[in-house]
Amino acid sequence: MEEVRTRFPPSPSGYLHIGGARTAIFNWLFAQKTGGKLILRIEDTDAERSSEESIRGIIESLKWLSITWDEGPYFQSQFINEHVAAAQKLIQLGHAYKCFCTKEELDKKREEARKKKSALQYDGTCRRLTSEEISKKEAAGMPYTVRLKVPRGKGSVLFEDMVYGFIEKKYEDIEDFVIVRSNGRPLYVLSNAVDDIRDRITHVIRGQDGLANTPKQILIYRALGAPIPRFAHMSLTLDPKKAKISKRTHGELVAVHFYKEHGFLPWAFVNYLALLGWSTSDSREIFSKEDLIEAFSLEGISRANAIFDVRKDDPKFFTDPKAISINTHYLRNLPVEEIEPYVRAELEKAGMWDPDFEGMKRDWFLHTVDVIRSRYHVTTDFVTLGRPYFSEDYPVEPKALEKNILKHEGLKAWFPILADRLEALKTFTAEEAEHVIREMAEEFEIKAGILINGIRAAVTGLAKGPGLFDVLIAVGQRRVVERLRKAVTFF
RNA sequence: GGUCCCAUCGUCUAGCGGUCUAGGAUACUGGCCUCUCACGCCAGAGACACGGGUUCGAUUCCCGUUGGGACUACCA
Repeated sequence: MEEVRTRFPPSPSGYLHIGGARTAIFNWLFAQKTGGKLILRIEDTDAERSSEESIRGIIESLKWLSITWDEGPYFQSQFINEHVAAAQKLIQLGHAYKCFCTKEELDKKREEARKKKSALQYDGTCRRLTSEEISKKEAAGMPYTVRLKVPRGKGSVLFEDMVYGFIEKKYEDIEDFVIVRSNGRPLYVLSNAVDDIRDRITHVIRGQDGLANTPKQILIYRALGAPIPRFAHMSLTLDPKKAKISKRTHGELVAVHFYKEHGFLPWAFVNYLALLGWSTSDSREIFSKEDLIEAFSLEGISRANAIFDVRKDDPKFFTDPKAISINTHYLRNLPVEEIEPYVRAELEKAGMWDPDFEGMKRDWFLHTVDVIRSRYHVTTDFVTLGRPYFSEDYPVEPKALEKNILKHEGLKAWFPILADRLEALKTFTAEEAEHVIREMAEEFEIKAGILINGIRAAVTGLAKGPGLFDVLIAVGQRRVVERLRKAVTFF
């Protein structure tokens, strides 16, 4: 059996956005699943819009997602000669012709067609040129484009898309489209097909926006006498207003790096993206890398477009709630060691990393991460909500201060006593601490909750968090005592 | 305008003629748990766009309508 070869061909005109990432992921999954290869090809022929920086960004994002490719990156711009040569071959073969119509003439014709409300196709003027006429125009130095000679008559292009099924397009609905500009530079339809032929791509997996262009490309393959690859078009990703997501209107919110910066675990993000427009019949949603590759199949791709439920300015969700929930799932359920590097990266970025966290304090560090992550959604929470555990410089929430400390004046007297008693503990365990605190509540005839919530606020500055006794262990005896003593200054 | 594609809860989706009083997830609401907030557990609300066929029977097949999307460039 022939080896499967897929490709991801981003054009480097900006960052990698979620639509592109999804395309890359599906190509990668299919290659992995079939034991095939993924080729990375940078389609940088539009020099105006391409940039080195963009290429770096895209590659960085792919690496972050841990999408690996087997060949490339190749650069389309290095093969322009091949594209032009292919066009020349097509002219020689009689499958393409030179068109001397000017842009102005074409625009005029198109405008007229628009007025008459008829299809605005090229009328084939230059297709009918005699060789003498062509030579004359060429001799006169007239610029020309190259158009593919689409078969005329009753037939049609028929192909079976692996997602959408049989697609048929009549020849009469396909115009003699341009494949080379008048300045001699090839067009995307041509370059892309020629590159895919050279790279021996067997499966073209791309967005549904390529569906309408597929018949044209098939015509190019045929004219060039090249084997036609299998096509699989995937539904598009739309925004909540059903508009195609774009860098322009959504900015960073649709950029892969945005999710890296906002505390997403890369695999969680891949998992979420895989679920946008793809599913299994058992509706499973959480997949390890191995499971996902195992479960993946093109049949599971849905034909209807999916909405990326981004919520701009939503106070509760900074992005699609489902994406967050999947991230939360991984953040809380993965072995702590696996999220350790991500937490470390956040702490380092915030200047809160202590080398001892990977040395003598590692057990404490892992345990603390394990305790506090149960309430977190993104890794950045470790440096915001997690501050009191890793730093002495943490804010006190006004609400926590108000509700859990100031509201109970007795705490002013109780905090120092608690500090003394906790300090006196020889073995500082959750059980011992709980015993001390509950006993004291009984002694002073108050609800334990008053002490517990007060201590939480005093020790972490927060009104919410893990069970207090776990918090005490994580913060540690010395710091707990210190913070309790300092808390009297709040009153 | 032309061509093509699509249409199940707010969102992601299962469903491939009877198993559907339509399942899961997420989000939402209520309850339990409880030292707070989560988690977890239980419960609730929430969808087959519409109209015709075909069929003994349509969410499922066909046609139309409506709605949405893509393509239609000497952009990639």
